[in-house]
Amino acid sequence: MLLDTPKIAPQDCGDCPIRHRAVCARCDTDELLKLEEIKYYRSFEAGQTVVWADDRMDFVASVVSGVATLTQAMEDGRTQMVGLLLPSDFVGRPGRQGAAYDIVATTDLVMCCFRKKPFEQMMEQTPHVAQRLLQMTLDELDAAREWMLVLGRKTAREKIASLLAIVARRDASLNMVPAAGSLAFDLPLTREAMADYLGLTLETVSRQVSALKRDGVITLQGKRHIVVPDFDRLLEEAGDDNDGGMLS
Amino acid sequence: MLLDTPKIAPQDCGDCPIRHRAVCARCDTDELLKLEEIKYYRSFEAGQTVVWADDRMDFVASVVSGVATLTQAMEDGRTQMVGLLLPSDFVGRPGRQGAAYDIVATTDLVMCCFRKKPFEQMMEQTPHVAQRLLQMTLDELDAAREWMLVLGRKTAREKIASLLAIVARRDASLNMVPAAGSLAFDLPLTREAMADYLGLTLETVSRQVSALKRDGVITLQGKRHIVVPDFDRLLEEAGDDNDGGMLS
DNA sequence: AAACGCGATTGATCTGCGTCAAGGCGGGGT
DNA sequence: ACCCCGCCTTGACGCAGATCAATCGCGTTT
Repeated sequence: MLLDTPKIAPQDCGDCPIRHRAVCARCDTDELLKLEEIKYYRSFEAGQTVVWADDRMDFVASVVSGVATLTQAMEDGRTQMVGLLLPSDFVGRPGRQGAAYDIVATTDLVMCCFRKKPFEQMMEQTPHVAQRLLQMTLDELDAAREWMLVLGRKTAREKIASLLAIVARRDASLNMVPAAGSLAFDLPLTREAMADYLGLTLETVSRQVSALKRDGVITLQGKRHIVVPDFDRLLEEAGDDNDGGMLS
Repeated sequence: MLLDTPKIAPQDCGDCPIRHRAVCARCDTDELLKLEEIKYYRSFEAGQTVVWADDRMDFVASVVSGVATLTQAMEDGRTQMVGLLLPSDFVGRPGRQGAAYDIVATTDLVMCCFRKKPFEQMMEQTPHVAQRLLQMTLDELDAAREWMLVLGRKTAREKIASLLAIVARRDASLNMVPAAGSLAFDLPLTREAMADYLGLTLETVSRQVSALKRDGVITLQGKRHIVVPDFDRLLEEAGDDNDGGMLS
């Protein structure tokens, strides 16, 4: 099951994407004023860790620009990325103490943060905010489950194509162009990060990217800039049916 | 990150586990009376499909007894289980139209259902219900992400051990015995269903179960009844640290 | 410009798991 | 009692992807 991200640009509604993506579909209500009071911005450099798993995390936040990853680790060092945070994505666990995963900035990153306590209080007083968060969490759950299919059943080539399709779609959505036909975007992940997301090794990722290039599914400009001449072709390679969009 | 299921038995609070697990931590409030009016029970036989992916699903529900699975399929027939519904688990997507996945009963199954429309109305009027659902959805999200690590990075043997540990823990929780030391339980899944959950083939599952038996990690009575002489040993085999419980 | 470092690519080889195939076991129907 | 049918087990073999290792490209430092 595939979901489309809303076709709303951050600036439609002020400078903070949390206004519509995370919290409030009605941008002229009083809650936003309350939010303004507890809002602050934080910047991170590429490679910086935002929070470590199980550390206290006393804020919830929305990604303004840049990319971050949620990663789990086993004691022996094996790691699995469990989430990719792109601009307008929300992160945080209202009602929970610690962070569940390492959050790491993979590019320079700006987040719009809200202090958690007052945010939770606001949530209690304004039912539609809790409901909005529930909807968002259901979206995340769908995305996680979609990814379980990728991890459990797809081949390396299909995994790469799936990841490219997701990033391409999100990028198109942010720039408000239709996710179809020809697309171009910058891949905000190293080969190693891609491998971590896909349950592969970085060598396999590299080989399969080369293979997709050789077969004309994508072309590369430099290491990171991807051109997708035919989006449907990419979806086919990903093993998806092409009747919908996929969320994060 | 591992989570413990609440140590509350369904019967503490009436015959319907939704009362505390899904909806209401305060069992004496008015909302329960409203719930009674829209509540009904449904039974399914082992193998029956509860709903197909993308079908309308006009109820939310809680599992009273038996086991069901949430499964995704690719067009070519590959399938991946994305969720396992055990007694007291909640299923449903308030605010959403269709089911996201096939829901199939793997044993005889009884569900406590609530008509969705009135349930959603009740949710809107009673903020703490929406918040409870948010917490539950966050739990599910954690479980899904935990499973992403299993699917992406664990070996076949570790996958089997992880699955056994989850079922053992849930079973212990339902029977209100501590999940430690020696445990025994019935595995409510066929080898094929296990394979579907773990991203393996049924042959590999069979081989690894045999290997765990040979190595004394578990003993079998019949095909399905599992005895775990040392739960910590099992966790070790699963590659988990043993400092917490894992949810579903 | 030379030296360095980091990410990416590519090759050679190994191996865990998938695939294909042949029984085994146990319960239910005739 | 017999057979049948679902479910499970076990073996032989092949392959996709992991592992180990060498090299490249390119931006940054000295």
